[in-house]
Amino acid sequence: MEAAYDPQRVEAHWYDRWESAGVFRPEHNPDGAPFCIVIPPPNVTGSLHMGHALNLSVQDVITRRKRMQGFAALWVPGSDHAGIATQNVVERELAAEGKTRHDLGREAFIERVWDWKARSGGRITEQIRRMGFSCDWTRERFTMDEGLSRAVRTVFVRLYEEGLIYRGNRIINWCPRCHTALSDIEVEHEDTTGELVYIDYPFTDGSGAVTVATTRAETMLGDTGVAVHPDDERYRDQVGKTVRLPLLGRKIPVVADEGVDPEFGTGAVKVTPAHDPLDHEIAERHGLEAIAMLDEEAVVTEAGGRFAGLDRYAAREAVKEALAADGVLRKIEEHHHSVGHCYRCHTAVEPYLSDQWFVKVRPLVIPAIETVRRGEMRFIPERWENNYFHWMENLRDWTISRQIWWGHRIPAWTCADCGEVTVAETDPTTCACGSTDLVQDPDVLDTWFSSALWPFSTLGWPDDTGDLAKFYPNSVLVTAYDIIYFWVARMIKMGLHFPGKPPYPDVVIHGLIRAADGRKMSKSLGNALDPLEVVGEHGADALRLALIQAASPGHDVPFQVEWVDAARRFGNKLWNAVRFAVPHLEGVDLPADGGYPDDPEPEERWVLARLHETYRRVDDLLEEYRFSDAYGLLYNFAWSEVFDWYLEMAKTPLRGDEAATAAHTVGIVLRDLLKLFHPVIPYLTEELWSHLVGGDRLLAGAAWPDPPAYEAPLGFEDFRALVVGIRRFRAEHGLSPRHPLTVTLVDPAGEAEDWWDRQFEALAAVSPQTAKGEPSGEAFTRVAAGEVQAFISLEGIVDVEDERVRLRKDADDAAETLARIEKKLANPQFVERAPAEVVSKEREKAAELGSKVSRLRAQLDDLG
RNA sequence: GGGCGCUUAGCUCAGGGGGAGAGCGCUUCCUUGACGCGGAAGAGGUCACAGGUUCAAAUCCUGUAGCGCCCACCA
Repeated sequence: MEAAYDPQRVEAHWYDRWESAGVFRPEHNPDGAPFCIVIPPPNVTGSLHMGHALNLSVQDVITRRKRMQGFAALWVPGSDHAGIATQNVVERELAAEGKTRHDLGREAFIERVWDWKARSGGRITEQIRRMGFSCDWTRERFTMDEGLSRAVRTVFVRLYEEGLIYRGNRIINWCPRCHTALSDIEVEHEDTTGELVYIDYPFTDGSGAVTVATTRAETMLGDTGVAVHPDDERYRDQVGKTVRLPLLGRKIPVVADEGVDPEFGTGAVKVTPAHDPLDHEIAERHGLEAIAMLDEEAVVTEAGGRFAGLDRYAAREAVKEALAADGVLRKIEEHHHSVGHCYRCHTAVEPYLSDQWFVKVRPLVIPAIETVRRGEMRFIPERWENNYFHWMENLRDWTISRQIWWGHRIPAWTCADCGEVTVAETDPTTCACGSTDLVQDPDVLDTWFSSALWPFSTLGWPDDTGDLAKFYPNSVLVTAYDIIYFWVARMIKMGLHFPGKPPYPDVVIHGLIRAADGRKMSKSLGNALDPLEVVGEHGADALRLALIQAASPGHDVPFQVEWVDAARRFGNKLWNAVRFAVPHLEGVDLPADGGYPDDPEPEERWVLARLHETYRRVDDLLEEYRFSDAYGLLYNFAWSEVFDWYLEMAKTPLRGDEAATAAHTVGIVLRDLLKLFHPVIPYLTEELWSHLVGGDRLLAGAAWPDPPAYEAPLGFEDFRALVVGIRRFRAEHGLSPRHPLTVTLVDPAGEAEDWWDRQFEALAAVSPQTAKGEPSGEAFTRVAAGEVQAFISLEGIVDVEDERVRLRKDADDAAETLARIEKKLANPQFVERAPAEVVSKEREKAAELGSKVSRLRAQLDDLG
């Protein structure tokens, strides 16, 4: 075994071994109960970021543990075609060649994207492997592969036939840069300081003007009305009149509509039906015409007269100038509001009137809400359920068509002869009218439409596959909170509607990884950490352990690289612990499971008892998805109990006659630690397992431990307190840790156990004499634990005055605490009302402190 | 405008009615045959503030302040 822990070397070879042994396949445990997680499919365009690293680490901890517990555990990997994002990437590549997608044409462009995917799309899966995540790659899926595309079509057609998908002409969110419609949640609102522009619209009868207020002066070119609230006294007489639209001269009516907020601006609003959702509604109620004055690039159309050809921002300035020149620009105020931006390219979105496909969500939402309310599904932490409910209850229809080329083509054909629309799973050749002149809808579906089907489409749906029967519903979903709406909510709706069951009972929500400065990690801010760089430096295990320990449920975490360093040092410690044990285990047959000693030595009983207790708590915490707590606990047990105490205590017997027995127990304890740590740090534990247990058996395929309970030896804590007391005595008097001391153990009740002797030598470098009564005749100090006291001779060692000062401080501190507890015990309310357990615990404490105080006082007296 | 979360040791954060915790940092000592990427012993906190409930509040409730996030047709 190499002297030093080198993560890069350790992590170089195990993944292939695991994969070729088939341990990541559920068939590894053919008789186990099914367990299934589907990966949140990363974008093919993407590379692994810290968020993925956390998300996947959590899933791997879950999956590897379940696998070790004997489940037929399946973790389905895959990636998402990421419509707009991927198309943008390839278009950018084309732009560098001086071309647009239109130069290539649709087919060639799509081919180009597939090329790009073949070339660069595999990067993220390579990174997933590098980090050791135990996915079943034989079941890898892609949202645009044949099977998933078929699932998409089946769902589309069925929803269409049920009337839950429809086509309509509506105001939608339009990205003028991506040239596509977006759903409501694909719009990110950003607070902006803009202007509120007041414009006079003169009445055609010459009786003055009505003043409207707008943040978007340029849209007045598309105005076809002015609206006021019906109860607004100020405008009562003006409803029904006609105004002349400035600059264009169009005559437009003043209408009364409930949708107008009389408090805002002047209480009169200009109505631009083609470019504002509220205005569009008002226009429909009053029969006002919709005039499109911006095109799909947000450039003013012919309808804008002399402003045609200007983009929206240039038009805004030009229109304001022209209005001012005409004397109808009343005033301009600063105005704070939020403006929607495209979540892909951050261009300000435009409300845009167009023909789109929609999913009618109401009928899908109701069962999705009820399922969670009934507790058939739960969010962890639970508080995310409220956000989910609130969002679902206020959901509007989902715009699913996108005017891009990369994605699932909408399976709808329009007959060129009769205009009839045919929606079908297989491409139709003839229309119901007999015509063969069918044109397929040019649009593709929202990327999130296919990801909504992921929990069952990846398992073979709509076919009745064995995997579908076995692994749907999935067991748990793990995701960050930022895609609950995009993804989780829609999976629940689709899962309930199609396979007819909730996709998984548990939804584990974790936070986002933030930069050390607390801000969002982003390439443009330059504060993003590349997980693969971190892995290159400290190893995948270290990063995984750091992420798992840092991630508290549902909260963001500002990530510090130092954590990874600390995690790597833990790896080094574990490495060295095993390296220490291995030579002792030569000739000892350490089983892969079981082998717990029947009649252990007291030191062993202590560690075995602690191993059992720790295992129980860690396992319970893992079952509750409290990974950070679980591994924090295990980490501390391993380091501060096993390594710092038990291995030190084991050294004495390992040199003695019973070396083989002692080594066996050391081996068992370390072996179970490797098992328990394996889900987080699989590489290191696998490597150490090969040295410790040996053989062909892989830890990744081994069984989860179940260490039995042991009764810890009495007085272990007392013993430990005495050792610390002696060490502390030396440290506080500036003596070296092995400075010889004369110690007498006074043990009136005979509580000291035989094994204390050997451990006093090993751990405290003293060989105490045992006595029934207190020694006398020289100056001494004492450290106490329970009834046993260790008297340390001060002869020739310590300035007695120093010791007196120290003792006095200790005595005063103890007396103070005692006084507080006694006061509490003197309160009859406390004694009556507090649980008996608490009261007796306080009494015990008081008794302990009482004897401590009198002991310390006695010592002071002894010193004179 | 509505909702949610956070405020605990120098830093980053756990915890969650009855003895204040971790990692990093800090102080002192120690090259003991697993490990100096280590060991031993320490220092350091009126748990944001104000009320309330309770025998008991860092923990539960109400309010205040600051910070952060999400949602909203804020013309």
